[in-house]
Amino acid sequence: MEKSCESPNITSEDCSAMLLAVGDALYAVGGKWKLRVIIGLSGDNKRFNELKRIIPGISARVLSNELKELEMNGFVKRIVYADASPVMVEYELTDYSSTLKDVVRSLSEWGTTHRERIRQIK
Amino acid sequence: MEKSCESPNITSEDCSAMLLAVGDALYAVGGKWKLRVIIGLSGDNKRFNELKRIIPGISARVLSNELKELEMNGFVKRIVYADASPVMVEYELTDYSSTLKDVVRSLSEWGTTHRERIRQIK
DNA sequence: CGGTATCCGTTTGGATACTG
DNA sequence: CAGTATCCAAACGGATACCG
Repeated sequence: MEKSCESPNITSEDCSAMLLAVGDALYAVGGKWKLRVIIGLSGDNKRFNELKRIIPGISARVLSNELKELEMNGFVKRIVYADASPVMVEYELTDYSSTLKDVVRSLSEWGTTHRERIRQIK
Repeated sequence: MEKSCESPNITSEDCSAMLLAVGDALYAVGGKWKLRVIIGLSGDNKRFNELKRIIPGISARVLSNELKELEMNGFVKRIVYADASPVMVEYELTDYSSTLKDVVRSLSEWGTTHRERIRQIK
């Protein structure tokens, strides 16, 4: 189980297993927006328009769809404060979302280094 | 620099920085196929049709396009053995690709656990 | 505020056939 | 073998308007 691509040789079984696992991961949180929405919600709960402001470039339609899917798949919880007027809605990350911590961290770190690299090349 | 989402409070600056970094990362290696192609090439060099067989569901057209982009961005090197007949072509990961090791590992690990979770729920 | 509905251009990518 | 060309359907997603 300690294969991490640093061994010089990866068997084709390892490769297939990784392709399967990464496929599953991308199916759940792949795409342009899912991880960004989760990042946007990290720290504290956010309201719809607040979240929309935080995530650059996302439209209401897309954000709405992403939130629905993320909720269906157990990454996000929708909280309605019915006593407020007009009704206030907050979105909260579930505990399950925090299992993505390492994914987000590694991607974020890589992105930072990659950005620096691109800057140097140009 | 040691923010990793496990501290209870993430400032909005941290959040914006992460969104930027992850945005850069997704721009380079996001999408359905890029990481899969890189995984397919890990271990050892592969030829075109070999790679196509390894990556489930990818078509020749898509693989061809992905390889071109990955080459342009420095993740993959195309090696032509002109002395063979017909000409033999191999694809090889560059050193830069190995900077993605942690991204691939975390995504693969998460995918594995996630798959297990889905299985239980269903 | 928290969305939804509609319209429509762009991108993605599968199928199939074909080439040197 | 290593792709390319063409066609086409589906998905993605921006703009705008609108609703309770």
